[in-house]
Amino acid sequence: MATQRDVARAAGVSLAVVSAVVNGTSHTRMKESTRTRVLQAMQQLGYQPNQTARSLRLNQTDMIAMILNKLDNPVYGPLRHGVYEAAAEHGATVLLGDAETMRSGSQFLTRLLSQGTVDGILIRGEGLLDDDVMTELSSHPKPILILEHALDHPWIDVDDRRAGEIATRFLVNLRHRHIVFVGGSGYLSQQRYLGYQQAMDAAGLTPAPHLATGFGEQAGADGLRQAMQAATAPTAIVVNNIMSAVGVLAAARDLGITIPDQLSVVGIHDVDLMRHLRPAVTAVRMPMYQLGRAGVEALYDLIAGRPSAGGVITDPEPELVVRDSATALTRIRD
Amino acid sequence: MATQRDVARAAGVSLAVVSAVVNGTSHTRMKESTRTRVLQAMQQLGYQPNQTARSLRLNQTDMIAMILNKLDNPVYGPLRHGVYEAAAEHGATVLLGDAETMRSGSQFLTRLLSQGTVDGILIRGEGLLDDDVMTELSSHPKPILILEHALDHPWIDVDDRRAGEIATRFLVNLRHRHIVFVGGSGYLSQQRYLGYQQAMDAAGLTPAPHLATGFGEQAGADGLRQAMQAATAPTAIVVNNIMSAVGVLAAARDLGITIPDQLSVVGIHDVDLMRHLRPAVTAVRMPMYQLGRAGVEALYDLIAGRPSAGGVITDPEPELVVRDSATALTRIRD
DNA sequence: CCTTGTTGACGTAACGTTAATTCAAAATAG
DNA sequence: CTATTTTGAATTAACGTTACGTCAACAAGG
Repeated sequence: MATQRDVARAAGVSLAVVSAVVNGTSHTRMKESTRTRVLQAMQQLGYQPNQTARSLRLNQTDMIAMILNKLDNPVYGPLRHGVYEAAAEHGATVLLGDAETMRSGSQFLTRLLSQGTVDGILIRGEGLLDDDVMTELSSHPKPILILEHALDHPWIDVDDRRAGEIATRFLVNLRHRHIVFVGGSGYLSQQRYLGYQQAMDAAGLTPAPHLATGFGEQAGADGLRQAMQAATAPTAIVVNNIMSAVGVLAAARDLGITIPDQLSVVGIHDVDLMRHLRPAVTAVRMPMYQLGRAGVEALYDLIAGRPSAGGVITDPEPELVVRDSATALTRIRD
Repeated sequence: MATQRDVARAAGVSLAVVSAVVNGTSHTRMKESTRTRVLQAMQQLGYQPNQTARSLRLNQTDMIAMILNKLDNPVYGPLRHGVYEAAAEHGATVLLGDAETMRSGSQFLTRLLSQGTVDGILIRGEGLLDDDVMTELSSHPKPILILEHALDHPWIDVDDRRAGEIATRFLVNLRHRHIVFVGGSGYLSQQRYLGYQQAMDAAGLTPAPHLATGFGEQAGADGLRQAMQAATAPTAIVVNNIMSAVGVLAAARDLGITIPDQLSVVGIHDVDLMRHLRPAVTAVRMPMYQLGRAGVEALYDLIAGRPSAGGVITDPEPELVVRDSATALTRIRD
């Protein structure tokens, strides 16, 4: 690996000039002819700057970490995309971490944060950040931005409450009266339930209690079973988590309930998979790509010592994607 | 951030001793009492070694990259797990990259490889490595290991041919005679088709041509439609890609074909989702976790300059997970 | 008592950058 | 023609580690 010293020797100039050519520094000036001579030498020797040496000198690694709790959840696809793109615009690489590596005792975050491996960290907080972890995080020098959701840390969210409201209002407009909310535990689910409540209230309907069965396919199946045991069975449900929707569909099949004829289903978070299930699932698309971009920008605000522009992303708004799993109620039952 | 110099000052020893305590170097010896004094100083100052400085000095970053082509394909879950675990055992962090960042022109790999950001790279090759990329990669100094599949680079694979054979033989044993293989393009699909052929031949059946429609849900749907247009419709299909299986199920529903009564389906690669579809999909589980572990070990062989122990992973073998999407053919049609 | 070996440490030169400082030569001003 | 400014560059001190070489003090052996 050729170094700046080699280039300097080959071009017959000093180290400083090479560095100036590489960085476009204005402090050290040079003739255009010298510049091209250096450039040629770089080309010939195949010079590549050593990122490690740069990092040491500048105390900045041009790398940020993103920690997610279940990396293969497809909702993270667009989020990752947004983060990668925005990071690239800042000249940074993204170190993707799974929450499994993140238990309080683990060395992973400590290495990242204290050992100067990354310039900052994005964490998707849901179900991840207990008090232990939070205090450990707070004691580190590098900035941390929480994606959905933190109380006393800089954070940035998508509008989960609104998503719950949109899903519910859609079902209300389809003349459903008995709508239940199948959710999980945690803040996000709570927010979406709040939106559900709001839409129910606005329609003069009484919200059913929050059926908190957790996340994922099994949770969806459990939720549906519980919902169906109620005195008056619901004609529609709002499913908190998109992977839970898969479980809802499966449980419905197992219970002999046809969707959407006997039960309408709307999911929150839209992923490609929903298009390919049968029935194709009507879902609320969340601006996850924008969340990723905004997260990186806010993190770089923090890194630069600027006040962070956190908050709830309202542009674009959550958007309903209508497919086949929800239909108008024709037979009114009450 | 406290440095070794601060610790040395606090403990009243030289830099060399602190470094020796940190690394357990045997060259520089010290009294046990000195060691504990240094340790205490480290504790008090909250000393954390600076990874960047270490990297520069040692010319090794303790970081490896893994590049995948579609990061949210759930088949990568166990692969990632294996890679993370094995990497952790080597004291390394994993930098996860998506292939989108990898087009020939992109700076991503160049930065990683030439700028000394990582010690080595694992790449899942399928559909990714055209000749351009390969020659670009070869010109770099850090070792590269290809997961499924390369010709002139160190590589390591799971037994795709065997998976095709296992899936097909299972259907043959269920008395199916008209079995088609819905595949994609590329080496992996080809290998699995070879296994299909082999099982068909062994049963004295004539293999159908390889229906190569690509990857993902849409490909599965397309494949099924094509298969059903044949003169004699198949009673069973082997689906190359697990996400394609979702598409097959959807297309079957759309075409009014019930699975498994009218059509048996076996997928290659098992993911959790398959359990939760209806019907639950019978699939061949591939040892992806082991592929990840073995990949890291082979990469570290390369990094250490040892001959790499690549090849096909045969332990464990691909394993059939029987669920509901395939059933015995009762009405023999020919 | 001198020699040799061992213990316990210290000094320092890298690793490849960046940027502050310095400085000679050329250009311009008075 | 001298004084001053500008141009074009060179020297060098960090950044935080690691590991090589050195060395004093003490112990053991002859």
